[in-house]
Amino acid sequence: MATTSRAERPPRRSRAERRADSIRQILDSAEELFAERGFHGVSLKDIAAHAGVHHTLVHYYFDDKNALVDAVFARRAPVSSKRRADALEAYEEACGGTPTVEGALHAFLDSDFELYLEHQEEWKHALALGAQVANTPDWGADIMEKHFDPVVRRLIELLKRALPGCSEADLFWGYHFVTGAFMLTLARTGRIDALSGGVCRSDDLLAAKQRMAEFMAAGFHAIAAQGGEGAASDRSLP
Amino acid sequence: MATTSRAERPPRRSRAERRADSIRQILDSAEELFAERGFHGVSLKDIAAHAGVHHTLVHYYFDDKNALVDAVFARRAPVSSKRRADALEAYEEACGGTPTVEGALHAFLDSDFELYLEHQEEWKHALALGAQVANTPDWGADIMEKHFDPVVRRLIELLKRALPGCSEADLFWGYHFVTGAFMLTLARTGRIDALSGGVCRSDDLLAAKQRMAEFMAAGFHAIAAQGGEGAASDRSLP
DNA sequence: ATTATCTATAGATCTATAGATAATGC
DNA sequence: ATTATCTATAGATCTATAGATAATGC
Repeated sequence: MATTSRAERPPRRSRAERRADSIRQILDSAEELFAERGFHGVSLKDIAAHAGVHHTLVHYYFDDKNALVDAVFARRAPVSSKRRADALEAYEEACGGTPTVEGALHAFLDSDFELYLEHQEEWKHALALGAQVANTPDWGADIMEKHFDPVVRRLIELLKRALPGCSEADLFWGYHFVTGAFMLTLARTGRIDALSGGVCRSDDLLAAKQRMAEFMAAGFHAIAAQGGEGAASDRSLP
Repeated sequence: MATTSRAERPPRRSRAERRADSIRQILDSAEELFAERGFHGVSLKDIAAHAGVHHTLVHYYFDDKNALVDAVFARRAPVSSKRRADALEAYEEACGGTPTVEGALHAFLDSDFELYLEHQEEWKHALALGAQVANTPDWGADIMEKHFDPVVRRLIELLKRALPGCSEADLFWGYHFVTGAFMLTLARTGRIDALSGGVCRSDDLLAAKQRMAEFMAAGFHAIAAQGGEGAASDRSLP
């Protein structure tokens, strides 16, 4: 409101603050655009324009496009994985030595759902990007392995204890089904909206959360009970 | 073996045959490369080089890149959908008016699994491309809707009859989980191979087929039984 | 003096098209 | 005569870098 002449306007942000700002805006824009269009569908210039910075700044702060996408992941994945590991650990203690499939899946899935439900603005693009990476063969197999496999292995160990008679192959295929359903959910493609004529919405992750763990737990019980029948193709292994 | 001078070599392929050959090779290459790297990850020049044709031929036969990917889909999707529709219809007759979730899912899923298991060379890239499109928000929502939604609606109708007490929202979310797991399976990203230390293989779709329908059917039963509990978020609808 | 940002540009690659050439088929 | 294929090229866009400028902070 007060008339502030341009020359007198005090510097509001320190050098370090401006640096951090630029970096954050580049990472935010990269996260959002990569999540929408994939790695190859976005140019560095698109990202710079979306971030409101000069396009050469992207190269000033990040070596190249690959380093940028790595940095985008490095900012989010450890937070998600840590919360998950904590949730699994808390459940492991709470269950008193007798874990259930339902309990393990709730701990594993709900911590990510809650990131969306409680911090939607901050996390919605990160989760969608994770989903896209998980489903893309060429880029991101390494990323998934590096950032997520350790905590997934912990889930599998819990499931093994909850289903002692279940074969390893059944456990891994069951996890595979879970992650496929989960990643499509986080991707929020909008298809369920059109298909259901508005009965369901892609961005209603509360509805997904309320169904997913129970749905998948029942699936595990079913293939564990089915037992040896599924072993036919396993015999082809050495 | 016989010495055939270049001038005398008889024309082996008619004009129409060569035309069809070129088109097929462009479509095959586009299908394979799009499936591996996504729409934006492949240039028309990459496709022409892979097909062994001059890069301008791609424009001669297809208007532009979008028309090419549409043509790739138009060649496969109706075949897959027709088989599925036939399988669902056959099951509907065979079940004698009392369909089960297991039966409907087997009919729906196994017809695509069998395309892979029985015609692997011809179909493996097409199925992986379908998977990639299904999981990508920006391109392909229309494609999925146009080519696949009619037969999906038929599946939903069957499931509704198999689970008369189940809410519409539960049915659509259940289908959503099925398609997420199914698409990740068809994508064959290789992640389950690394995660399981070789116990499971991405390309062992027989193993997936032997587990998926039973797993998912149990999931439907579980959320149908859970019933009203999941309805909390549905109340937000008009 | 240091460093965040911008100017200018190289060099590669991409989609697309106009027009020439060469092979088929009447 | 028709049409499949190739030559040549336009025009846009992309990643990346060298070097200049301008703002901060000592």
